[in-house]
Amino acid sequence: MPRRSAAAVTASRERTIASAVDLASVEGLEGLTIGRLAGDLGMSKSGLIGRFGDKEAMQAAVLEAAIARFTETVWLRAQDAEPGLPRLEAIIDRWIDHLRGEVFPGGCFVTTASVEYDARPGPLRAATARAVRRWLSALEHEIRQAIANGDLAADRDAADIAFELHSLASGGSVAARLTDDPTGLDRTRAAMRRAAGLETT
Amino acid sequence: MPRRSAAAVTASRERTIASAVDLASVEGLEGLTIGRLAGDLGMSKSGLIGRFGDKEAMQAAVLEAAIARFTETVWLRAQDAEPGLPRLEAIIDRWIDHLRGEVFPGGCFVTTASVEYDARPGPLRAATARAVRRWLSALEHEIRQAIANGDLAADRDAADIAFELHSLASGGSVAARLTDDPTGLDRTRAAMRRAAGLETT
DNA sequence: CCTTATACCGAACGATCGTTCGTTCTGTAC
DNA sequence: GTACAGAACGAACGATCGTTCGGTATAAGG
Repeated sequence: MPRRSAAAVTASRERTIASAVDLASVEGLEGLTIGRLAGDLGMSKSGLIGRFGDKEAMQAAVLEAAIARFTETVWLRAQDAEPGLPRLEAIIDRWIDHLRGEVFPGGCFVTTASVEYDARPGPLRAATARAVRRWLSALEHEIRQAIANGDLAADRDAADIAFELHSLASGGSVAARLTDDPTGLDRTRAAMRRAAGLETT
Repeated sequence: MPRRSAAAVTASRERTIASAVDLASVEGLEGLTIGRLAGDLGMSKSGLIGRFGDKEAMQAAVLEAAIARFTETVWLRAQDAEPGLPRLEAIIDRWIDHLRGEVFPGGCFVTTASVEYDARPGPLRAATARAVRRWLSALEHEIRQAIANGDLAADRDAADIAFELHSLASGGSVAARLTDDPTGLDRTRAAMRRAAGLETT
């Protein structure tokens, strides 16, 4: 048995992953380094890697945790709005808050991973693509609901709108952060509302 | 004097940079490695780095060359369209062609650099930000011209539209490439035309 | 012919990379 | 009390990182 209880071990592992997520959000998932992370956590390289077995397994765990963090702060908190346009509106607001806030110190994690792996094959690319596709599907589902409710024009393709929202959010947050433009996310929010057929408020 | 003529040296240096741009477009500017690039070029590490002096100087030269490649294939080729909305339309088409084509084997270079440096200070971040700001200004200038010509509604902010076009292009190309979505860039083009006030054709 | 400047090479530098060992420590089970 | 499981450690591995240095070949200027 472990020298700590199972619950404590899990908590320690999750704290490890949380630190890794923060570090990788700045340095990138590929720039994540066992030595650097071990130093930040005050433990040895071998002790750290022993928790995952592999560097790639660690990266996968970090990616999964980052996706969960996103889902929790954006999707989950919008679920009490009623399905369709209201929920879509809530998603956009939570999304912007998430990009603005300090959920990830280095900007949207999935966007970083998308750029890192969009031209490089491997399991991490597959996992990232899976997450993006799943998110696009979730958006599309809500848009379809809004169209069915008559809250959105029926002549537009739901997948188009979903793709556009995702492009605006990921592209806008990167540009705003890079150019130190404090109004960038306001612009992004307005553009997303316009793309979703919401009056610009 | 060099053992080759100055012109030949320049050509060789430019061929070196061109290779480096292609490699960095896949691996990232930060993932660019002297050893790897030297191997690809069939020369020694010391011979390669001697051309630039520094790795960071090499990265800066590669970034500059990539920006020039973008400017040449997108901005320059749209200059024969008349200023204002026609030129903006031409820019969008060249832009999409550029993202679709094989100008960069690993996707839009500036987008990759933007994500790599958006949370990491240094001269490379500054250079990337400068390029993005300059591009946003160029777009904004054309949009202003279109508004002055009466081709675009005067109630919208030119900087907003420029920012939106940039977000759509960079976000859309990454998502399309990552998810292997062949229609992604068509969607991006349609969204950009809609954002620019052009009828969707 | 001789000097000089330059491009490139090969070798080596210390640092860090990811990974693999053997060991130690600490709880739990028998 | 003894055996065992699991977590973490320190040390070392080969590989690669960026960089530095001395030497060599080449081409132009005198």
